[in-house]
Amino acid sequence: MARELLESEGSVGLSMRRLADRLGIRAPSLYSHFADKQALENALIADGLREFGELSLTAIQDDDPVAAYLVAYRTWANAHPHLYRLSYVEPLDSRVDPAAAERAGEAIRILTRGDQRAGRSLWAYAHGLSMLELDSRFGPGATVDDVWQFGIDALRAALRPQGG
Amino acid sequence: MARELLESEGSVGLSMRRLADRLGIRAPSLYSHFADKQALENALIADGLREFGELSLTAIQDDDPVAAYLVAYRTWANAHPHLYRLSYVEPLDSRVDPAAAERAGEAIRILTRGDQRAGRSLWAYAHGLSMLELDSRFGPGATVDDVWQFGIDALRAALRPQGG
DNA sequence: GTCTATATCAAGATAGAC
DNA sequence: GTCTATCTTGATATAGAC
Repeated sequence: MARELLESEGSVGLSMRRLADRLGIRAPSLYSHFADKQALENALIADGLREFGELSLTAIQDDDPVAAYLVAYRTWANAHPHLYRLSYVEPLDSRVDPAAAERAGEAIRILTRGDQRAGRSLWAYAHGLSMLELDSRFGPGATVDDVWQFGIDALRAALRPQGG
Repeated sequence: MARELLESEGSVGLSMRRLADRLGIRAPSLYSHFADKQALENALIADGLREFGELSLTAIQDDDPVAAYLVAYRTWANAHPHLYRLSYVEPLDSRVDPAAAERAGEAIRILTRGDQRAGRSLWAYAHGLSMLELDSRFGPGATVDDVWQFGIDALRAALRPQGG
């Protein structure tokens, strides 16, 4: 329910009062379930990280795992834009379940065979493109598909076993 | 003055009241200078975009323009983290001076010789890496320099005249 | 686990005088 | 261009009863 609210109204719309309204209870009652608002957000974030972790691990079972990973990443970000922002913009709160965060990064570690430098570059590209796309930074009506493809080609080349 | 406040306190710290305090006036007086808060932010953003535009145009006068551009981008983001976020996270308000936005993108257009696809990929990488670095997403004490270098190499290869 | 009542705070913005 | 006074809104969170 909190997730539906987040996705329909954005981060600013996710207030204790509005969430309580949707649940048909009063805001103070929420504090029986979550210590504070951050705890509520952390639960949402952890759920999302776990979900994306599963999704991306499935995606890289593909002939072209780099391309498949990036497509899965983009698809996730576009399907859950506000949850994506909540999860990836601003430092991660230290109380977010570490296992969830670990799960979200698993696919990229497999993909880059533990090369942290390559993994972080891949993540950065996916994150940057997702953010710019979500923020409509390429102008209205821009075709973003081929931008993703450009990076897919560049990164696949950089990640070739012999090259990386 | 607004910029100093933004950089020292972050976006949330940039309120009409706090800015007025710093200026030694009362908050309502600000509305003689700016129609609303968004107009104030837009002025800050336009200033930043122009500054980065000049800076990046100078940077690409280099033997290795791709590397120099990325270094300049990273340096700018790290030197003005809150202005960077204000300028590049969330859609750009339509009332921001278009000439400033155009100027900020000039260097990348030159660098990629007008190839929009390549230019947007380059921007996405720089943006993603900047954001993840500003948000401390690589963990405490992570070495980010070599991550940037990985992307520099990958993008330089992808942008070679014969390759792109 | 939920309620009412309330504390506390801070935000953007306007009216109208000087 | 600045002021005082004020409006309006909405947020997180706590105390204590049921």
